[in-house]
Amino acid sequence: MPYTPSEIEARWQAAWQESEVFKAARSADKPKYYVLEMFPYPSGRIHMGHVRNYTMGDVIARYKLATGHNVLHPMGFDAFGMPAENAAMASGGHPKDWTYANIDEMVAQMKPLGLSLDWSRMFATCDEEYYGQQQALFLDMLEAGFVDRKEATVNWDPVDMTVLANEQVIDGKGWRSGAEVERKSLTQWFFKISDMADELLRALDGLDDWPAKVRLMQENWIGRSRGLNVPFERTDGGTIDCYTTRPDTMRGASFIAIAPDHPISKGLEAERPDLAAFIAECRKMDTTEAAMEKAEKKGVDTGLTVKHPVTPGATLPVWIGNFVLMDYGTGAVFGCPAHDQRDLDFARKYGLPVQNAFYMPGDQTEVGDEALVPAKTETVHYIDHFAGVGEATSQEGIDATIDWFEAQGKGKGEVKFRLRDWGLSRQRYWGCPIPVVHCPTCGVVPEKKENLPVTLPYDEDGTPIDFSVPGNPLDRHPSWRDCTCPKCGGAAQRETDTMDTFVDSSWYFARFTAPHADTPTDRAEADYWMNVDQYIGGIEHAILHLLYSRFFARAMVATGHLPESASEPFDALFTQGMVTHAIYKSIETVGDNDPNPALRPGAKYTKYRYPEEVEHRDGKAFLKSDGREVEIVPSAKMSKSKNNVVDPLNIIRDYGADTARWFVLSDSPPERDVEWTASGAEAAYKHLSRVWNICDRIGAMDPEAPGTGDDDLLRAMHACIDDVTKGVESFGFNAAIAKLYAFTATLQKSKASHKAQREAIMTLAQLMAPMTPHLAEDIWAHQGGAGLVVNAPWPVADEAMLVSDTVTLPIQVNGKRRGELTVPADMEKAEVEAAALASGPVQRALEGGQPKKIIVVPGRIVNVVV
RNA sequence: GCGGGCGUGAUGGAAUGGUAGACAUAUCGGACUUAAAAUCCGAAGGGGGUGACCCCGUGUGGGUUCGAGUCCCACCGCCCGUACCA
Repeated sequence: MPYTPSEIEARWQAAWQESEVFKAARSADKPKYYVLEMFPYPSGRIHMGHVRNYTMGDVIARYKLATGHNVLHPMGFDAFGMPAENAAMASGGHPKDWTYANIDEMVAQMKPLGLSLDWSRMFATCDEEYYGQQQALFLDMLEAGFVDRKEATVNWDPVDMTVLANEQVIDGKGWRSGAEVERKSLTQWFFKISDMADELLRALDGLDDWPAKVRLMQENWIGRSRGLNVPFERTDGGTIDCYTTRPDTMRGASFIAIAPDHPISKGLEAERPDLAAFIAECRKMDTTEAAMEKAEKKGVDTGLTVKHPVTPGATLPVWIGNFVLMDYGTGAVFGCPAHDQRDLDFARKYGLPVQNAFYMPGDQTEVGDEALVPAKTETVHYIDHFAGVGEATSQEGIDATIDWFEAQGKGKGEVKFRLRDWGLSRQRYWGCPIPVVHCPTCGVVPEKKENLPVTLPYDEDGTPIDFSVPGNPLDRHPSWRDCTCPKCGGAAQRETDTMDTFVDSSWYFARFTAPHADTPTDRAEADYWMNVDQYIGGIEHAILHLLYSRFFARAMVATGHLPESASEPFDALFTQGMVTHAIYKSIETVGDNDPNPALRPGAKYTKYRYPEEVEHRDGKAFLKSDGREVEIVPSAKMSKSKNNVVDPLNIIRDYGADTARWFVLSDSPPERDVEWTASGAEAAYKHLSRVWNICDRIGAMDPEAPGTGDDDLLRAMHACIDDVTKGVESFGFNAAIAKLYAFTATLQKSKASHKAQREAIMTLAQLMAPMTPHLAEDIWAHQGGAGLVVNAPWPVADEAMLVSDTVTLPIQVNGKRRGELTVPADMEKAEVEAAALASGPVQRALEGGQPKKIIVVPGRIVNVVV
């Protein structure tokens, strides 16, 4: 019988569904295990990245099920956000209809993968049931003091009269209008995450099962620093506060730079047209950090001066700098060109003095085009004029300098964090409405909980949700916007800002424990299921999503929605790589009758070709249509515009879900990118067919058939159990699969008895079950296994079968391999040494002399130094 | 710019500081076949040598070590994030 995945897979998916084996319920007699993959945005199509992500989670979930755990493995959709509004703008329709249609489609695409999901817990964040509870949570957080309202700058499109997301600003212009984008200040809602900075930083230490790189990125993002706040005295009265983490360079200060939004800058705007023009120019700058940092550093002199705090009689000019951010520190910095590259570039450009602050005579003291930064110069000596002599800048030295300034009454030590408060306001329709009202009498008033959910208007009363007009439709919807004040009962207006979609994804993991509870969580369920034991997702979420979720978990503990133990909601985290695919590029020539008048006949352009359009020969790719060679760009991120997206549905149709699952696990370590190749998918399919054929062959054997090599086969089997178990537990799926390939080859060639071969194929099926569950069930059933393999306990390796009597040691001479030695496994070190010395390669190398040293690492290696 | 990561045969990759290239793809050879496909068996980092063997080799340049793909320093290239993409 041939291997027919389409038939096999449908059959076993039905069997799992019937037995409700993946439905999670609390249980007293099993340890719980909560495995979660980051839920998808409902774009409409699942892609290979999803398949890879969910397959990894599924391997863990099925393995934990087999090792006796009570597993929770849910799935949902992160369903609010801009793409739904963009779709509505592009082709009409309503974001809600578009989103739910996409969800239906994606669920239909995910089900054939045979994932061990509890679909009964599924929800979308745009469900009224979900976002209503999110509003309740928001009100609790507001009451508990986690929420704030303050001014913040946004990208403003002056033509469309709308706020733009960073990705909607292209080269400083609005993506639709093409108008020059401006910064605008709006009063917005914030979560006070910066109040929790220290706690979020400290708790990173306890996250032992998180990747070190993610902890490090979060640490740097939170960015704790202890520095000095110095009030520089203005010569015309008043002070300008500057914050610095390098107070030791104070003697080298040559100017003060303040932010364009600084109150002093704004105060000067009216009387100084030159400053006003510069500030206006700064307001056109991109608000992203990357753009700000990369932009050319520019400034203008305000004409104001301040007294130098430590050099008597000296004064410093005050400049406005485009590189100073009002959001950081005090919105003002002092510049020390000698010891900071950015300040040096600025000083050279504007002819400001460069004063060496602390190097000793004889050190490199000339400042050229490169600032003298301790790590970058050969200078050994370094005088800290305030705290003594040291060798390099250290936190101790800086702390001593801060002490000196404090003792002099010239400044104050302060701990600051880079982390800023989380602005959650979005001026958009398709998001969770912020449940507050603005009352002319009472001001900002929280909505009453019994009035929740504050639902998004659809078009119930004839006010259509129209995206052809720019701006937020909620602003133009009087019947929704007008309401009564919950406090005084007078006429009031709803808040029209909706919440950042990161809010939706910051607590969904808690909601999965009781997705239909009439409070944000059900404490009995949350107490039982939390924490997430294993969280799996992309590295692109290493900072924002994970940090926001950590903040939310703490806020939910404080408001009684989660147990104290859930302050850190994710016990273990794994970040997986992307699925990539080669891009095929052909060079085309514009024809005479090209309909696009902008394209001149004869001009060349690049066309991205679909994988189906090309064929491979000798490592090159050629167009099937006319045989022209096309350029191959390997390992590019799958992207619609590059025509290199492989649709999982096609793979499932051609080869089955097990093949797709096996392939995405097999070729690359999970944390790295994997390149999808047609040959790889083909190979996966061939292997699964091979396993199926072996099962068929063993099934046809005489049950009493004797054979030879039973012991060898069973030893290989136990070694495989051991390797696969370790591989699955450590996310070494690709290595585990390599071992399964090897064991399959052993079994294929085996001449062992039917009894041994049957044991081997059934164990192989169990070991493959987390990866290729349908095939495993089929083999299990064919061999007469009891029940479903999904319910069978995980095989345990017999330790006695793993040890060998002898061991082969490589022999090195001066660290280079020169031979090997097979000795009894328990041989004494001295005997191994003697045997190594007596071996041919060592004798040749010694040429009759004596070795300088012999290193014997038992069971591993012998190295002779001559 | 800043923070984090990655870089190994023709290709994807394997390798607790201990035999570099497991396993797989592509390639080549063989078996089976009228033939092809499928399947099965085998070869294979580069160079030299009749051979025993020898030299070179994990992005580049240094360093630590008996021993470095792995640890340290500098550089190059690519990827992720950079707070309103999700």
